[in-house]
Amino acid sequence: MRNLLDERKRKILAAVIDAYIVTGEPVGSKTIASLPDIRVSPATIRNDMAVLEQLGYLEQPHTSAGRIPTYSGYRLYIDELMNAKAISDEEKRMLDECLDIEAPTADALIESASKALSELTHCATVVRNISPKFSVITKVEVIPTGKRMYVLLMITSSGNIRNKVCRLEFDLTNEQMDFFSRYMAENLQGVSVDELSEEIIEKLVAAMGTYMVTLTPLLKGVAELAEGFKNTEIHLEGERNLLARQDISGAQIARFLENKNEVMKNMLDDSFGDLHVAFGEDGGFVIENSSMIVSKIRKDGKLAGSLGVIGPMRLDYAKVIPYIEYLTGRITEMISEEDEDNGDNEE
Amino acid sequence: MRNLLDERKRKILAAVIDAYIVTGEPVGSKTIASLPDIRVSPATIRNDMAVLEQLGYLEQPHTSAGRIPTYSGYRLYIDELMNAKAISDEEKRMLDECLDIEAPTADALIESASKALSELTHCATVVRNISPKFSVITKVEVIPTGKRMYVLLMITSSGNIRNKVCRLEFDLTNEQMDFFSRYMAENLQGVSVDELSEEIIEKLVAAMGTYMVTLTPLLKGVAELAEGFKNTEIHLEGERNLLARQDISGAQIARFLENKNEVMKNMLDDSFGDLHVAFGEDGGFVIENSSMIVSKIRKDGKLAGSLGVIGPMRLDYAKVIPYIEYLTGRITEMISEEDEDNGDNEE
DNA sequence: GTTAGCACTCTTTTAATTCGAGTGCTAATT
DNA sequence: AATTAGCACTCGAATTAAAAGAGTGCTAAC
Repeated sequence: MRNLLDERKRKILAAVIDAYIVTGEPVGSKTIASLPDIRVSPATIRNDMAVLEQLGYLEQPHTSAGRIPTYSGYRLYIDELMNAKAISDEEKRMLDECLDIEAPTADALIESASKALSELTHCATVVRNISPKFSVITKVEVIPTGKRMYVLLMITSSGNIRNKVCRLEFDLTNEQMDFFSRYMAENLQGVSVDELSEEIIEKLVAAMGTYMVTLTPLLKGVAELAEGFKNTEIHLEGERNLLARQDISGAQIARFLENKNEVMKNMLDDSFGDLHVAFGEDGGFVIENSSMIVSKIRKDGKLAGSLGVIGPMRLDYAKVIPYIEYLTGRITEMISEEDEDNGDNEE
Repeated sequence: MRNLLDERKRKILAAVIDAYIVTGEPVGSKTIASLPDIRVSPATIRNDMAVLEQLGYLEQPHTSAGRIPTYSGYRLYIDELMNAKAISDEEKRMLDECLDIEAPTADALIESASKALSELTHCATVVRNISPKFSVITKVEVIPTGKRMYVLLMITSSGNIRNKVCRLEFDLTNEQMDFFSRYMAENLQGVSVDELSEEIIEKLVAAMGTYMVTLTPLLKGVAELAEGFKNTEIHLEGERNLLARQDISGAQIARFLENKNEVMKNMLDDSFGDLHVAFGEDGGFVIENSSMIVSKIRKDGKLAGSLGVIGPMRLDYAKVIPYIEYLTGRITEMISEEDEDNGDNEE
């Protein structure tokens, strides 16, 4: 049996997808035949396209129309057929400029990349901030702000900070507050946010002795703060680029916004490589006519965050994918550099 | 000259708008004539409707269609014609339950109202949080979080808290940090966020003496934090209810999202009463086929915040407006109660 | 002042027709 | 054996025509 997908068929498939990405119209055999590096007649192309359709890479909207790519078609195109446009030095410079190297936290850095990507691709972008796995608690503080009102503060080594306003039943004495600060410093400082479980909190509550009654609500607050750190939220940038699209309904966008955390979780499954592309309903991604490209950001080999775009199926993958890869690559470099930096100087 | 808008015409106008709000279709004379409390023939109604059209309250999409309300028509309807459905005791109870009376800050309270309103009306709601005019700075702190990294913290008397991560050129000595804390406490504690201008900051910088060089960046950060408090952001709740609408384009929504701060500012102009309704492009409000209802929340008679909804022109005004008025009324009560509370106990 | 009657207007719907792009197949060509 | 020209065929899109229907404005009668 001969090779089902010889060089010419691959070329034709690539050409069909290239054309479809540009025009959005079904592509006919004539259009392909007129391309300079295709040297066969429309009839031959028709035969090949029929085969490509049987193999599931192309489909016809109706009997007498040209072909459009199927999901499998796009998949093959992205994996093997398209020739990714290498990033020029000039583009590199531009992308580097967009990255906020002065950013005080890794999260701010990744957000700047997200903004840049959104503007350059005219797509919405999604960011998953740097995972709390890599940060430990630096400080937990309680600050009185009014009658029976206290602000709880939790700061991590990565510079992230969260707060929560607590209303207590009683006012705290200075002594109680001092105890709390000391207690937190002794027991939580240096603890990974990731490790801070309910159990640890309960143990701490139990071991508080006479302070238990008054300070338990604060500990509850601490637990909530830690929880907040763990649930790294997904953030959407350039929402306008989604809203402006005519080919998707607002309801789809709304559904995506509500499920974006879970969608992102699916996209970051270990079984995928560092770059993963999903279409339409792949793995719970649900915006019709759309594709989502997500690249992982690693630190010490472990998943630390991610950056991606959501755009139409007809996306200029050959341009966008290199952009994403370059940006996430740079970020990965920068956040590991940072680490060295800290390591060198703190010891 | 006879009264241009006699009782019957007003009744007919109200009936047309009532019907249009329900069906969304142009309303004809027959439909109106069939209503129980209209005792005249279609022909009479046609005559009246022609007058109402000349007066600018109704219009015809085309020659042989029924009438639909114009902006002026809606305006008159809302101001004078509709019979606002009084809120039943049961509804009051339900609304009260939705309000988070345990909310630690006024902002959290108003957010809870916004959520409830969004769900009850199936519209998007907009909130403008409680103005910083009513809060003073309680605390400014700097907390080291890593090499040359510091978190600046600003807390206000209303329990609001903002932070900013600063990366400095040098590490601070304990002495420098102590000075900063003391300096901030002495000079900024009790200062209204509103009053904290560039000038004050500059004066503080100038008066810092030997600490000037090292601490100026922190002061800059303080200024930025204060700025952040002043620019009370507008927050949209129930965005899905906007997205799900078929009669507006995503581009319109995007434009609104980008301009929402300014739109809200226009809506809160002093020349309007406490409740203001804008249509389509009134005063810079730009979503087609939509109306925006905003009610002011006051404290000591001064504008403190606001709550509103954005829905279709065909909104059930008679139901929604009382809801908004009730909620903002309750909030107004609650935040002034709070004040008394504080006043009583702090003296 | 109100109303019945009616001609008129203009959109919506439906159907019929045409047009054209693109295909698949067959037979000829290389 | 692979490629290609030629051609009949399919099916959506665009065009046109006709009919239906809702609602009006006007006139004349009540």
